[in-house]
Amino acid sequence: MARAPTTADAFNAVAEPRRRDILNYLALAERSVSEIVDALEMEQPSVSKHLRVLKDVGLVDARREGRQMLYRVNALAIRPLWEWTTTFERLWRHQLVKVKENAEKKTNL
Amino acid sequence: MARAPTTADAFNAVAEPRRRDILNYLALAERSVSEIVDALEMEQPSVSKHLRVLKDVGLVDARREGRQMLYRVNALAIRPLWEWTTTFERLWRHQLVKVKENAEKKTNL
DNA sequence: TTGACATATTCCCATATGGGAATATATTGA
DNA sequence: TCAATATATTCCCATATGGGAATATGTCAA
Repeated sequence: MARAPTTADAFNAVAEPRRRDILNYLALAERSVSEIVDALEMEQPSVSKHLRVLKDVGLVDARREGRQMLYRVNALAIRPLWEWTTTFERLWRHQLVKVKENAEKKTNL
Repeated sequence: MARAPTTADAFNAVAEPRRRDILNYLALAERSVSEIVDALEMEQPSVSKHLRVLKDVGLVDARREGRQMLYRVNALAIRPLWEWTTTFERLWRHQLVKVKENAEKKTNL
């Protein structure tokens, strides 16, 4: 078996930095493909291919307006990632407390 | 260029479901490799290889105790993923409000 | 030293990747 | 119908993958 396809789920789709760039940009507003191309300075076919992956996993929705395709984020599809990460929140808070304690110990020497 | 290596960053490392399984299990307590193997019913070499990836990106730390290697989560390394997802939190809350409104409209018909 | 246990690494392979280049498809206006 | 614009798809390729199988490395106990 090889690595899971990028379209397997949101976790895989989001592993690619350029796709996160696109999502970040779309978080501001609905945008056409060419707006994304201009804003992120990517090749048009590359943007279309990334959008295809994002759409396949439900991270974006699209609608046609004339010759343009307007894409927008489907934020609800990002929520499962957020939910997974929050299961570790208690742990990193605990780590931060310990880091702070160590810093204070050093200061009191 | 091919896909970014799984060791490129936490986003890539975490895209693999078995690695998330391992992290979930380690969230409970520090564990040896064989405990992971038994608990998750995976092959030992597979677990070692996944742990290697997780360690390379800093998602786990390890220490030796006799013949065993004890692994634990480094939750702070998960925080950047959480931070990225939270930038969309406002958006999905807004989506959920709209979903609720539509549901209420239907009820009032 | 030797054997047993615990873990890590190597080799092989089918599969998927993202970028570049070229081309196909869709929509509009003349 | 045809040309122009906007997007999508296809083909090619170097690269990395995860699993399986085999083997190497490390540590302890006798």
